[in-house]
Amino acid sequence: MSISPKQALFAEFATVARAIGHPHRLEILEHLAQGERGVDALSSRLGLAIANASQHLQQLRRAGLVTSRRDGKFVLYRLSDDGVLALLSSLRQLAERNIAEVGQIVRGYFDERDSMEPVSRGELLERMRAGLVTVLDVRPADEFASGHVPGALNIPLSELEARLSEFDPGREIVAYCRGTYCVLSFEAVARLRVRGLKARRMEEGLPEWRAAGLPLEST
Amino acid sequence: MSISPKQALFAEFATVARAIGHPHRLEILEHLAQGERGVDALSSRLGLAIANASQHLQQLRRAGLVTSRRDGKFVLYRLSDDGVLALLSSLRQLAERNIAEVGQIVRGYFDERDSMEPVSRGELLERMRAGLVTVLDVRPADEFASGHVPGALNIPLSELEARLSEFDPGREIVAYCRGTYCVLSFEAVARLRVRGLKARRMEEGLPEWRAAGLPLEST
DNA sequence: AATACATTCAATTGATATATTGAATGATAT
DNA sequence: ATATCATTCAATATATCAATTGAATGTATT
Repeated sequence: MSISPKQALFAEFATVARAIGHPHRLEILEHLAQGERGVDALSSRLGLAIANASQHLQQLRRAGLVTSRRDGKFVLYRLSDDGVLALLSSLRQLAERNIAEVGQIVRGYFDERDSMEPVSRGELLERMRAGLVTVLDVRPADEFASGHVPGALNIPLSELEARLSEFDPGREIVAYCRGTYCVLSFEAVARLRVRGLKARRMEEGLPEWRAAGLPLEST
Repeated sequence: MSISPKQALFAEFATVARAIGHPHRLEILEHLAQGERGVDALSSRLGLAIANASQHLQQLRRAGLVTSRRDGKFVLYRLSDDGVLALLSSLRQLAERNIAEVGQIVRGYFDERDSMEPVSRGELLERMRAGLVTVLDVRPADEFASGHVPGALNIPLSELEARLSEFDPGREIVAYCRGTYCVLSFEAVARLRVRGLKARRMEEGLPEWRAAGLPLEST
């Protein structure tokens, strides 16, 4: 006798779920949410052995979460579609609400240094159009290059102190990064405030901005 | 040195993902989406050993997906909140779009016998109010008892043939079940059509109806 | 208090996943 | 063609997970 179609489906769903069931793969997905990446770029940024990263990527591919294309000697991976972002977002929300440890980490680490609520995408868009804010993208230059909020200033965290003069002191700064738990923008806001600048974070990160259909600029 | 908060978070998220990364646990969640259930009820309905079911349930609890309460000698489990449904729904959609096997199973098995599109919840609600349809709930009696579409007729699949006389021959029947991949309503529609009755399925199942905030009736 | 029952825990076995290493493939450049 | 580089495959040791069994816990009933 053959197994029921329902069991076959559940087995497939379980495979997809297991594919996002590893911290390294979640981190890989967070990076791919910024844009296409090669195996080498990913492995070095995450501190994984190349073969290891490659295998994780193939598990993600088997689960339909990423696709790859060859460009010369490089193989570039990217997220299959925005459904991956949706899945990760459900996962995050659920974990924040229902797992005590997550709530503690989020409140203890991310919120302590930062009593304010983040600026929503809609609010930011309005304030941008009114010319009221400086938008700061704190991601590395290559991620910035492959797409960013129009008019944003790209200053990776390591250069922030050295380039403070680029900010207009009277103008509010809104910083963003890869996503909700990307620490870079928290750090940036904290450091800017120490210097007496008015700074807040944007909600979530660039992938969500893109998925919301808001305007982008590249290079 | 301590691990970064981001890594700690990703580890937590991965735990949640792994919790839904097993076919039995997905099936457990589908059943709990119908309402509270005891360990024994779940284990017998899924054909699992009791200890086995209990351990799966505890993994789900550790992951924050279900909660439990004691009622006399029974321990009743239920979904933590509607976020669990949202997560499962993202998972389903993603798998349907990006995994070839899933598409095949869905189209091959579920759609072949049934060229029609399901009735949307909104459309059903209108037709119900206009008194145009008989709503058929094909789930087992206990699931029906803990909540169903108002005015629905409960005929488990096994009794369908014997109780055909309860249907008004001129009236359209809309059948529903546990969820998108619950086979019962497909079967029911197929059998009713063989008898010359006009029957369609409702989209998804009762948990989604409930989550959409639509009216419910119990026993 | 003693018994019955539902559930959970603990220990075992077999299966599956991960990280590592070194070799194999596939594409470009010389 | 040969060399070079990025990536993937294959094989291994280690760790984690799943199902089973039998014992332990906790609650209701007698």
